[in-house]
Amino acid sequence: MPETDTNTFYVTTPIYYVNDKPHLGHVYTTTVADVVARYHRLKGDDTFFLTGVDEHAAKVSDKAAEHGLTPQAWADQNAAAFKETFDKLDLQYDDFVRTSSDHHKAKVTEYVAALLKSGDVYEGEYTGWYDAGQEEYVPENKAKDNDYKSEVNGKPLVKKAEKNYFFKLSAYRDELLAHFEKHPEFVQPDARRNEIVNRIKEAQDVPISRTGSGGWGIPVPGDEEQTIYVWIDALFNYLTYVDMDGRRHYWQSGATHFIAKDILWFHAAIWPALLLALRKCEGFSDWHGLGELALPKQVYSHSYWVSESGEKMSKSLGNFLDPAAIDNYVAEFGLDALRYFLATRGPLGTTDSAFSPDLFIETYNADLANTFGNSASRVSNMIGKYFGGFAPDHTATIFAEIDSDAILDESVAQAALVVASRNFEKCVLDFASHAGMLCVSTVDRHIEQTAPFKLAKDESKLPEVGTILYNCAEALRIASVLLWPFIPHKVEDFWRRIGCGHYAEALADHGHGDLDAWVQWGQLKPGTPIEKGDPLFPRYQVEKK
RNA sequence: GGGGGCGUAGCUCAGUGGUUAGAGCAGGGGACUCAUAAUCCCUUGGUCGCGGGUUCGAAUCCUGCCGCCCCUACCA
Repeated sequence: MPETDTNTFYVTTPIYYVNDKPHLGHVYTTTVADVVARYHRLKGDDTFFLTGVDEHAAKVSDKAAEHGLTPQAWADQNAAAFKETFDKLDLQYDDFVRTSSDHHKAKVTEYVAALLKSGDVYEGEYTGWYDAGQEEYVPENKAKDNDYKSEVNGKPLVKKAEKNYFFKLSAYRDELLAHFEKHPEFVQPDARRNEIVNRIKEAQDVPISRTGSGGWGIPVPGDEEQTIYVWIDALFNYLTYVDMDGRRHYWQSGATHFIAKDILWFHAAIWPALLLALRKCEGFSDWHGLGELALPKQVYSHSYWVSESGEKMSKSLGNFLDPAAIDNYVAEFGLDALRYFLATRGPLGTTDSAFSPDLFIETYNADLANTFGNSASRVSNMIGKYFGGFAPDHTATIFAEIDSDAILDESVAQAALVVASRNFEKCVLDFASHAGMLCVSTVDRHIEQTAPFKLAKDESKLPEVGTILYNCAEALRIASVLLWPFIPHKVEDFWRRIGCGHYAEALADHGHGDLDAWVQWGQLKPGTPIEKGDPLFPRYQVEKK
């Protein structure tokens, strides 16, 4: 696939903690990544989209034991639930990470061994407040909050020291700060960068191993007593799954990591520092002949969906959208409506977003039913009525006076492409969708001002009507291409109705499009059968108070 | 306790020093009838959280307060 002039795009989601059930938060991040990945495939980029699950947590082996299963069997079961959720939503990831896979384990072992050899991972001693009842260390601030007593049984915590391996994060402060300086777009949104920069200045070495994992997890190379911490194990997934023949160029092109704001520190500080450290190791300064091991291009940290009353959706409050609730939305409104809402009304910025059923319906009716769906209906209906269902000729002149914001020609297509592209590149998805929607609104205004339905009553004016409707259909076709990443299934239906089914075929099964060619004005051939079909997005009737 | 962010029309949000603060949706009025009671035009609506300060001029910069959120070495 990679041609010399093909761009490469690599996008990831976090790998999800496998003991949780999939919920709205997981679906959201994965949907955002899918929309962006589809944009790149549409554009013709050699694209790789990775998601998956994080399995090596202590709770996984605990829970497995409770259920009388091996940790692996338990993990298999839960990983399948995530896969099923994502597959049902047609989120087209290119591979699905399992941290319990042999490949991942072997690669993590290789990386950590290299870091041990270079000295960036070293043996040290961790001292902290230990809760003997819970068999776990309590962070200093939490211990203090509870007056140095166990949160669970109230017994005093004890100072305990144990051997651990540490990563020399402190040695990479300057390099990290220099990287932030040189690449201001590394952490997005901008506002998030400050808190990380401040914290890097004070960064201490971090422990990266623990004991007593009962064989679940990846051992520290050369020290079977110690297991690599899950979060280090997990971070490496972004690299392990492309560290194989045929995929390494994805890593070198610079990854885009979508994450939620709570795990920004790991991704914006520890992860690049690990890579900087790895770069100095044998075999990574010229990684498989591809040059110095790359750093991620961008870490995009989004906020949370909250309930209507503004509370964080959480398990303990029992107010988050679980797979059943998500299924209900899909059943009622369709897959594309859910995607469109999540991607365009979601918390991509620094502020949390409320998941409100009213707002969902409002967005669905306003953008999908009344704008795109309705415009497609009126144009295809008139072509059916006045031209027997075939795209008309467009050589006649239009005599109506048209305002500048209602003109339909190649400049509209070009402007929409520019706006959509710029915003997709910056991951500003609401604005990216507006580009296509604006194109559709222009069609509605154009129809209003040229009134083809009036002209059609006079047979001598049919050629003019033909030009008007041809331009409308062309603008809708171009809008639909720009909207495909958001509402792929309905757009593909629409394409089949207007003789563009080959777009859908090209994009099927992780295929690639040709955005620049497809948004050229005048691609629709006169004489092409145009089918009206059922409404793409039937309006949702709301009971009025 | 420390660091960071947010608070703008009924709702969701743009807007980081400069004319009477904007958009979409909702509300009101009108037009049209090709269309999914859709669409198009016009329109109501804001002491920009509160108080001080800097400035010729602040939603925008500084400061105090109030409310909400994130991070603060291992539970993503």
